[in-house]
Amino acid sequence: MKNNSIQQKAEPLLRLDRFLPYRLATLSNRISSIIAEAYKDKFALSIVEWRIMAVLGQYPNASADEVSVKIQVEKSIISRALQKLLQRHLVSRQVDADDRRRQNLTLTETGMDVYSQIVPVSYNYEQALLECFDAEEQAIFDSLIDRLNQHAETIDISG
Amino acid sequence: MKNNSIQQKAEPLLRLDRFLPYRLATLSNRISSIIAEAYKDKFALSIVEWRIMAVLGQYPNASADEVSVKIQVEKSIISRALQKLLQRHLVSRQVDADDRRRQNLTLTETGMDVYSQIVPVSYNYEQALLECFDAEEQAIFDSLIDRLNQHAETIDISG
DNA sequence: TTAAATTAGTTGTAATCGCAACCAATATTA
DNA sequence: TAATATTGGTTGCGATTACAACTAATTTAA
Repeated sequence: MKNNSIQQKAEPLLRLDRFLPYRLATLSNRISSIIAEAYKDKFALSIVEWRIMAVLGQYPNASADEVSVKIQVEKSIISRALQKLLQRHLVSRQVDADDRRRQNLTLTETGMDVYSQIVPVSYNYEQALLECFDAEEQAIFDSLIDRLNQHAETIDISG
Repeated sequence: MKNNSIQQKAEPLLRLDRFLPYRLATLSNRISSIIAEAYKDKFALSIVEWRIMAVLGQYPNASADEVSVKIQVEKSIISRALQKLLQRHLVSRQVDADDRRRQNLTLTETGMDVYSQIVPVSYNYEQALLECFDAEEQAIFDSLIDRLNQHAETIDISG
């Protein structure tokens, strides 16, 4: 940089690279883009598509709306991602008998197959990430993340 | 959900909501969207626009390319975000005398003004987030995040 | 039991993104 | 010093996103 000394002045100064929201965002981006590439290369799935499948792996017969709430993604995005998954016959859907607005989603056999292949890849990646922590640190990190997440839910700075 | 029992079968199962990359992504999204709303409402700035200003607050005369590297955002996105900041006269630029490809960016007086207003808002938000940790936990969290980030940089699962 | 409100899901559309192609200036090297 | 490669930055464009409007089915309640 032309001037790479940290600016010192009366003005308040923010060190972006020490700012927690920024650090979490870049960390998460880094981690997600590595994994996104793997999903894309091997299975031609986007992160959202994969997450939908992951939810269906865990909760068969979930509806699009339930998936949307679970993974916190706009329902229009879910709808369009589902179109692709349906086209590829990774997911199937069936109008609910009791409520004909609702469509129950499940992994097809092919979908289950892909799912079974991705799960270990994901686990291995997670393990590789966590390698930099010992068991105790992992547990601490885990619980701190959970607490921060819960706490963030309650924060409102609009005032 | 229609079937909200966790599925038990021979297949490997992934609990998405315990999967670290996913948890970090949702945590970061949550935190960022709260702050994004504040920036947008009060200052009509997007996150990227604000981050550019934050870098320029810390490193006056950085180039677009340097900003791009620092905040890890595509240079086309930086370029377009800069157009808006230039239009609003929050940032100014000047062709470098030594290298006429390069344009040195600085916050204008107005830009500095906005910057000075945002910095405390950001700090307060960060503090509000960290309220859920005591001092020791904050330090631990801080260092674990840094270590994970460094470690993530070295990981490659393409094999 | 009809009218109004809610819910599940899709689609239109404008804005944004990400990649690659591109231009101009500089650096490299043959 | 002329040809080639690299660098800083912008732009074109297809894909993706976010919001709102919309359809159809169901629930609420008058």
